[in-house]
Amino acid sequence: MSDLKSALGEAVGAAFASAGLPAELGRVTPSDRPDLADFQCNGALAAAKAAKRNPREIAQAVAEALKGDSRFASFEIAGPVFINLKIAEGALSARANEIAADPRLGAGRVAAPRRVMVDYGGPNVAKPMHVGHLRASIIGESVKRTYRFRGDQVWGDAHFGDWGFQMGLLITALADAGRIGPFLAEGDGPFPADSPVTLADLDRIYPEASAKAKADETFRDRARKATAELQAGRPGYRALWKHFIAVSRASLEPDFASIGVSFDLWKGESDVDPLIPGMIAELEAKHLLVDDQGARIVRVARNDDKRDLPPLLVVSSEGSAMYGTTDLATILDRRREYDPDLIIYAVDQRQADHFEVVVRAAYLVGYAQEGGLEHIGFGTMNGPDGKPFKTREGGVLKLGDLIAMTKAKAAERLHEAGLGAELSEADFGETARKVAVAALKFADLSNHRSTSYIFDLDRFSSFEGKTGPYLLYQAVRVKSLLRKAADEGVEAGKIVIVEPAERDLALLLDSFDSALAEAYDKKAPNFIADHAYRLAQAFSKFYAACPILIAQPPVRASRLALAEATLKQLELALDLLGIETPERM
RNA sequence: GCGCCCGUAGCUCAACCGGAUAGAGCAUCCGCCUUCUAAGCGGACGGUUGCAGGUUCGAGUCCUGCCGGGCGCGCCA
Repeated sequence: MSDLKSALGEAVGAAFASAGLPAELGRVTPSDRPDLADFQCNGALAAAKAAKRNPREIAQAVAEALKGDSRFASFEIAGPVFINLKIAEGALSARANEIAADPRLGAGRVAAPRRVMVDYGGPNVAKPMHVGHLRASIIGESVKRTYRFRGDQVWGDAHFGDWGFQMGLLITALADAGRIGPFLAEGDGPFPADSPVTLADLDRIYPEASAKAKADETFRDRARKATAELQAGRPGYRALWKHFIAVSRASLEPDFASIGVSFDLWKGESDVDPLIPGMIAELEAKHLLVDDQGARIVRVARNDDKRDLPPLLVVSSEGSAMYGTTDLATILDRRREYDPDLIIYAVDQRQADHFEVVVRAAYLVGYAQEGGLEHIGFGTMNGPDGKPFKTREGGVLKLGDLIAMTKAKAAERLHEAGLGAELSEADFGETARKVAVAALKFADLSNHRSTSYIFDLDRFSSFEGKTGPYLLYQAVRVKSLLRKAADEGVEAGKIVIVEPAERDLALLLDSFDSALAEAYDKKAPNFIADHAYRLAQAFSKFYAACPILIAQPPVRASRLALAEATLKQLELALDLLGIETPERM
């Protein structure tokens, strides 16, 4: 089973081959001129150039070879020699029925499944999730779902930041504040079982300590020393550190859950700490590790580099692991435990250089195959001023607050529209949450990940236009229709495409696989978002143009089947974006 | 200074190995609810794709230079 684009592409490719030309030139794409055709092939010009033949003659020969294929209603040569193809109604109807009966709604699978690790989210101990984590979480989640759905074996890993300098900062700041006396004792303890700090303490202390370290060298050096001591295993520090982790994670998981993000693995940087000595030994054995300014580094610059790439800092002058160290060790760990063919890092574009360094080091030491590590960067979510989003007070907006804000706005909008009045308070709250998540995620994922965008809550949560709530509305409208059909005992039947609106809808249903393939290849969920929107829009036109329940029985059954298939595909597309659809709104 | 990304309609954004008339949404204006959720649908208005060259039958897309914006450039992650 394949989509029309591929099926027709094969036919046209065969026609090219029969004319003595490469079959790849027969590639078919949706028409740029829907008024003239359904699909088009632009290969004749390229063929003419390569074979030094007249493009029109080639197109004629191809058209001739296609004659007799009943899937085409027509083929015409137009413009600067495009081959315009119109699909036969019978072939389109057949494809629509195929999609309606397919549990995968017309979506194919990858030819050769791979083992893929998606590293995303990037929460940190002691740092509450803020708007910067939003994109990492929702883009990574969507990529993970898309890869898994296309047939790969996929793991999502939160890659919990529990091992860096922020630990030393916290320990030092808390020690100075006299908060952690018992944990400062030398020796094996025992140490208090209760956390000496709350999350609110960490929220407040971390930014203060971080700022202080920038201004005060002595403080910074003490914090570095504390980091190294923690990593060396000082029992009191380890005990304290475990409290930090527990307190942090307790606040992170509900945030992730509320936006439909979950991880298969919640491995911390600390988990790979035991691998570091062996890794360093291997780097030494391969003569990759060199001493430099008191630190130990791996040089990854190449002669043909256009820029000065810094080395990978493996051991700091204080003897502690840096984030590059744990990133490299994590690759080693993953190779041993999961042996992925591909690791995808969904991390801010600003860290592109860092990942380039880590990736090169991993290739040098042989922890991954060339091409087996890929950083997919993304832009920032900006405020109205075009700069990374800040609160009115100039601080960083916490993710939990952002979600609460969006949910409140969604609830307000539902009330304005007089919707959800019949729902219980709990159902209404849950619907508002789904609408809020849809607003937030769709606004983000409908942009290409590489571009930054401006956060505009009013626009995102509008129920009109290209928004998450609009998509949910369309889905809910079909659900309502299907309930009514069920009440009236009307059943779906064989799809027969007749009306233009039905045609457009069927062609769009067919294009689902292309959208998924493109999102997959480019690691860019916006292609799925775009498909979902276009599908919702095509349905809405169909809904307005083609009455369903009051139509004559055969037409009614066909249209109902079309509506059902649309709903399923729309919900699937939304699910791949990480968006849940409510039953009513 | 070096490097990376971006510049498309008044605003927010798309655009499938380079292809026909560059598409949506918002905003503005005009229509459509005695049919299934009008949170909808139809239509109108809106463009020298930052500027200048180049390659090509053909450039928003590729190359060069310039202008404007964002970001990064070893001991924080």
